[in-house]
Amino acid sequence: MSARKTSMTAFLLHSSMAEHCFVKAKAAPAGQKMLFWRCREWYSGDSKNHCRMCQTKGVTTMSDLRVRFAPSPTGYLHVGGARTALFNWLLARHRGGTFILRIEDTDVERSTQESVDAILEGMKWLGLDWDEGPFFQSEYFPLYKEYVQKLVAAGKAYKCYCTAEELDTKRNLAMAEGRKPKYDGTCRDGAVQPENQPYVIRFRAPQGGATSFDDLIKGTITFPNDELDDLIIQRSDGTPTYNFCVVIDDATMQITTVIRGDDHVNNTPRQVQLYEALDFPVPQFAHVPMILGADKARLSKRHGATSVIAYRDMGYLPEALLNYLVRLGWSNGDDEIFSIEEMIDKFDISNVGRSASVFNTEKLNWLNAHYIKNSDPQRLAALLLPHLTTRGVSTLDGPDLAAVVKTLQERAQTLEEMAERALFYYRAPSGYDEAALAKFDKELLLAVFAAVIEKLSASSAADVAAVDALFKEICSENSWKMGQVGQPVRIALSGGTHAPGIGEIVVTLGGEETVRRIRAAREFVAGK
RNA sequence: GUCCCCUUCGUCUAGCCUGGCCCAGGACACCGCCCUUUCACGGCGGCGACACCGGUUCAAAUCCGGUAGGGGACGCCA
Repeated sequence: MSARKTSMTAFLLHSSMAEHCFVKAKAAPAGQKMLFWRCREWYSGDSKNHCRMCQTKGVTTMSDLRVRFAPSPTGYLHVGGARTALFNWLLARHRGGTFILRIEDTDVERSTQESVDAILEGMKWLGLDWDEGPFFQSEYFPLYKEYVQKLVAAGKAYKCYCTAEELDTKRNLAMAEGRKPKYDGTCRDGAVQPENQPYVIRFRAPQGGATSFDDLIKGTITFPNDELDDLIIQRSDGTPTYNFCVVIDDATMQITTVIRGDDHVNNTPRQVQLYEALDFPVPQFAHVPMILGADKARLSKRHGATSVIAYRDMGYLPEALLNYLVRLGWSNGDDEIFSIEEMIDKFDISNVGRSASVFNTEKLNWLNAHYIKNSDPQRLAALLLPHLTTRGVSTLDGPDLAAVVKTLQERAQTLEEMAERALFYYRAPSGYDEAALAKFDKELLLAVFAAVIEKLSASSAADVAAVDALFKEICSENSWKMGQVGQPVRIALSGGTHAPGIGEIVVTLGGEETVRRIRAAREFVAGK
């Protein structure tokens, strides 16, 4: 991502791509000659060596690619939105483009500052940094108004006095009769223009024919114009509506590629008409498939946690969530593990799939476990601390938390789980797993505890290997099997059987505390 | 209802453009074995899919047509 400027020729040099990038157009739009398969982009030139989308590392360019993530602040940042943000961010970073954050708060009723904060918090936690913004649509109302007036003046938009109630009634009637519930055009041709009545402004959509666009992910999509009605671009309170604002913003912010959820495909033809009416260049569109719940229905609260921040609080690492999310809909051969750098390096819209995917916590867990295993203990310790604090545990007068983490890294899928497993290091057992203890004779337990106390007190073993050796000695000297020694000691130290290796516990806990706990266990057993 | 989109193991996916290397590969989960002082990690193996029907072809997961199923949209929400 170094060179910030590049000439067009840099885009055009990529001969090795020639054989697989380009494919003859079967039904090319006017003026277009070929379609590049990988990027599904139309090209109007003649050379077979041109492809400005399919660049690999050899052709690093600082492109004029501009993408945006445009959430509406009516809730937290959910995993679906996060993935859309990620795809935008990755493409921008991969191509050296610009990533813009825009808050779509035109709905004054439902937008909240809390939501804005939550979204920004989620973005920051994931490390999805933006180059421009955040911009707030609510600050640009005059701009939208100006363009509305432009359309009205040009006869491309008109005032509509139909009330919400009337429209509602008509819509329900149409639905009931099996017709498509579109605006009937009552005010389109300026029938009655009552004075001092509230009105909305509608876009005068072209009738007849069709509107289509080439989606980078789904290919060409065409809508008959008769399906599209005259959408409202300005409410009766004078505020602009979503479909109008996106167009103005994307155009004025010079967005080149709109990457968004595919629940927006139906809006796209209307927006394309708006671009054309306004004489703006139409950007490229890439509609990414939805993320569904286990029941294949749109992901929602009833499927459990959907908020990115909730995943943080459940003890997931941001890189794990990112890795999971990037593989939802995108792939790079059989690869599963991607560092941020690798994602940036490999990501491209051309490898994004067309079909919806189901959110699967099991796989997220696996990835999270992977990243926990490979993370720096110091960092993990810092991240783990709040999870311990929540449990009322102070680490100040116990073992070093990073040392504790080291013994737990291979044993936890989430930080929550790790915190749970770390508790015993800071709280001597208040009771023991009786069932586990019952597997050993009382005499054996007392003998084992005595032997271990004696050995440990006399030893200066300070690392796992030395302590392990010590226990092997105890075994051979008394003809005990490791299972007869390790398990009782583990129970004495942790209270149960789900714990790290004996050597790890002893070294982490320290000789003194270890002996203290075994003595307590010995007393407990002796008193039975 | 209408329009748009989608359809490979339970799940995420590779392969599909350029048909044969695919009686379909990888990963998660699950099951079994091994390792082992518990819990885990790890290793090995197993189970398991081209939605369906036609067509084209010597040959189809791959090309064409249809059917079914799922999702999305149809708002003075975004």
